[in-house]
Amino acid sequence: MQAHKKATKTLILEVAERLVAERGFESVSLRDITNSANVNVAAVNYHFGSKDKLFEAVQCRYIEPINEERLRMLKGLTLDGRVATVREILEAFMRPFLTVVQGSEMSEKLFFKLMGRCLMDPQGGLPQEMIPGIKKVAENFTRAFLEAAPELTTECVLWRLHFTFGVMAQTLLHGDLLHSLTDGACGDPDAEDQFQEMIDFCEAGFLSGKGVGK
Amino acid sequence: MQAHKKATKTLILEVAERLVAERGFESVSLRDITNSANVNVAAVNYHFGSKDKLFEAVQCRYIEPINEERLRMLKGLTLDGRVATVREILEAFMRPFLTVVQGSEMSEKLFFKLMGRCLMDPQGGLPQEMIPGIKKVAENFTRAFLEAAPELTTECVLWRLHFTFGVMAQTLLHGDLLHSLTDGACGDPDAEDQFQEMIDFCEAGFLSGKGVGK
DNA sequence: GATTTTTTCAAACAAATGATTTAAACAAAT
DNA sequence: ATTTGTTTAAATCATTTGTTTGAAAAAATC
Repeated sequence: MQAHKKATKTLILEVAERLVAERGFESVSLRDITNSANVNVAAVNYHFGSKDKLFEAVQCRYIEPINEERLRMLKGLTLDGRVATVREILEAFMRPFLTVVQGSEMSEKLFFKLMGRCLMDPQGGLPQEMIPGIKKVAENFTRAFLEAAPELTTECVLWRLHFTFGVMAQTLLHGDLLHSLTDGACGDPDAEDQFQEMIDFCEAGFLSGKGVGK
Repeated sequence: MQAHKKATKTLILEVAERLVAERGFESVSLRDITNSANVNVAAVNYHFGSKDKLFEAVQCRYIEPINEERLRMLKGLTLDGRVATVREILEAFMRPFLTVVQGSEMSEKLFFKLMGRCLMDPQGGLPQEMIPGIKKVAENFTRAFLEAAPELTTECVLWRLHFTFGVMAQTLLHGDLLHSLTDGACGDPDAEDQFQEMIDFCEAGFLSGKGVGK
């Protein structure tokens, strides 16, 4: 394992990430990966055990740090009994994508696409090891939203969190498509602006009906 | 082609729809379909030409009627120069899923999953024959939204239509997941209620910032 | 430097994939 | 009854799939 040459295992992981981002999990074969990485086919099974385990690694690598960062941000909002606003909670839910991508070596575009795939196409159901973390995120954010908007019922918060999830997944996965479909008419906001747009939209959605006694 | 036995071609199409709804396009093989339909493998290539063409048929069968119904509803809103509200336009965008599923023989659950897949996983890009219809829908609805909320910029409307799309796709595709993840805590609203929740959320999102001069 | 451990590689594996061929079965029309 | 066009069926094709093997190469350890 030299310093000048990237370790085969990480190389495989990175190529797999890129190809999955571009084509989706089901469309990427082992040979697609190993050819693109200039590595022997057997290397995948040697280093990861199987194709499925490689794909689990791809799914966990960034999603888990993102979920941890989400919980960390959320906790920071509710120090000494303070009640967070819906907008702050949404920020804690979404910003970790921006935080984590900056610590990675991937381009924003590819990273977002990969994350979108992980959210929408989870390969063979979610990896078991991710489920506890996901449940914890869902529970804590649901509780926080309920405290921030106590006039909403639990069911309502769950549905709106679900919708928020859809807005995020769609933007991550197909944020580029909008350009091609509209011939650039949607402008070219950077990732930060896109996130603010998403938060505006979802905040309003979350607070809809507030005070009008629907 | 007897009366008592369903035509092989429709049988294949229906089984393909079910399997694609359950597993996604990329995970369904020809033999999965033909075995499940008790039909010979060659039948698919005979009736549809190829696997890709079969999948195109699956994608077009309901999406095209839905897009037509969308345009029909939208046109009804703007008769004799009347200006539609954002809520009405959202209704015209979403309700066709409910209208068309009722005219079909599929269960709501499977139908919605299939539609979600078509929106999120389009097999090998969208089928060429669908693109004009989709563009027309995008253009007409964008124009309608701009008239209904003239204080919004074009870019803003495009992004919010994009977000609305995400809310819809997520709900269609993973509307059932919410139950399992939350152990039923999200309640059990029927499809009509779910659509009203979506419309509430997206309407508020669309109108966010209205009047506050953001 | 010799030995042990880790890593790479070409080759082969069985299974599954989409597609095609050829012949048989079928229905409808003459 | 025979012909015609359509539909089904079994068998086979060439690829591609994920995985395994066994020996060579490289690196690490003693």
